[in-house]
Amino acid sequence: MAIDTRERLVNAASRLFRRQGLAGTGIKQILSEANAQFSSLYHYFPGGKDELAADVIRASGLHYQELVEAVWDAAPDVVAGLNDIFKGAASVLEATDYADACPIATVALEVASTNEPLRAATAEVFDAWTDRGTARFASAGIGAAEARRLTLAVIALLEGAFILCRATRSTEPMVSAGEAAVAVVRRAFGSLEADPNAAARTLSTERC
Amino acid sequence: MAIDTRERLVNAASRLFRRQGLAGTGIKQILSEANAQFSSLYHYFPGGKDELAADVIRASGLHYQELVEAVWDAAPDVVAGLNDIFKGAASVLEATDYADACPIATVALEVASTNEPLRAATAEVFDAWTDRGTARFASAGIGAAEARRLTLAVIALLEGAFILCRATRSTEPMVSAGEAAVAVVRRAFGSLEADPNAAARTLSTERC
DNA sequence: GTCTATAAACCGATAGAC
DNA sequence: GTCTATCGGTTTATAGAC
Repeated sequence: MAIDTRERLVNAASRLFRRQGLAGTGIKQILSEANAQFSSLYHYFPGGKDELAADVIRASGLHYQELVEAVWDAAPDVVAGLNDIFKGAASVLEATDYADACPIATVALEVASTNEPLRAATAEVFDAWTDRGTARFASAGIGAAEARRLTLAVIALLEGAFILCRATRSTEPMVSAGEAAVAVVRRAFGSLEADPNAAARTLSTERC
Repeated sequence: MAIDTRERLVNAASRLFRRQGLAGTGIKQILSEANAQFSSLYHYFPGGKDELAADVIRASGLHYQELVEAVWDAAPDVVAGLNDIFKGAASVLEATDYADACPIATVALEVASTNEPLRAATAEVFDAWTDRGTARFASAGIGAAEARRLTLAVIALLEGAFILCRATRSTEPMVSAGEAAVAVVRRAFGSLEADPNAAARTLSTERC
């Protein structure tokens, strides 16, 4: 039960931070939602709110990465998986009244110029996502440098679409972003070989 | 001098909101940076912080739109202008130590699920940007529906790249996002006509 | 580890003199 | 319109009993 308290704190804070941001979420609200006490928070996180936030950023960043990778793994090929990721993001947005998007984006913008340790934590998360995406594209046959460029563009499309969707309460930007992501990645696969048949074979089982 | 006070308040708040967010910026800090008094703020904005924030969102959103459109107008064609916009964003990020990015993104994420009037204000800004971009692509010969999809993808790329760049303190994501933006838009121009020579003519004067 | 009580600072907002 | 003083509430964080 003691260990549970720490987990409940992280989960509650994660849920609140991504909806209200870091500065917009009070410790009392976190404690209330986690059914925990002041003493528990400062017992597990002697550094207070910032130490909790650093843990939340790393934990929710990794959790979201695993979620996305699971969707990607379930797809028949890289491009189809990419399509599923954007479609899934749109579904979650609709299902949660545009509350659940990127778990760290709001906090990342808040701390980028105000809290160096937390900024570094968000950078670690984005770097990990970038490395994993790059490896995935590379293992599908795209050169390392191009794979990294593609990954950065795809993450940017996803993050930017989250902002537009949440602000306008519409999934339309996520749909357009997904189409663009598929287009740029498909283009990279297409230019892999001069022979268009070879490229077609690589993508032969894709869904979309 | 009285009118100046209102303008100083909006400018100071705009500068602070985009760096620290809405919840992370106190009224006293705004007053201090604007060299203004409590009474001035509540004189010009009887609704307090929220009314000031609504004004800041609309003003800075419009200002950024005009800035981007000026860059776009100065370019020889649509694709070259797009390239200039992303290159310019990267330059500003570097010049400001990754502080000056989108003027409303941080606030937009903060208020999306917590403050309906301010969320609506951010939606108005993004809708205006979307309409202007759509009109620009459409006047360059792309169909209205496709022009809108392209615009949403381009704005998402820019906004997402801002997050990644600020978090990682690197312009690399903005460069990759710019390349992707150019690629998807060029692709739309390329499929305008089956005749590749005609498409080449359309883009013949582009820089990049 | 958990609980209660509280410190010390800061928050947005307002009152009233001038 | 501007200034000073302050209200009432909330913030993060800590102290000390159990």
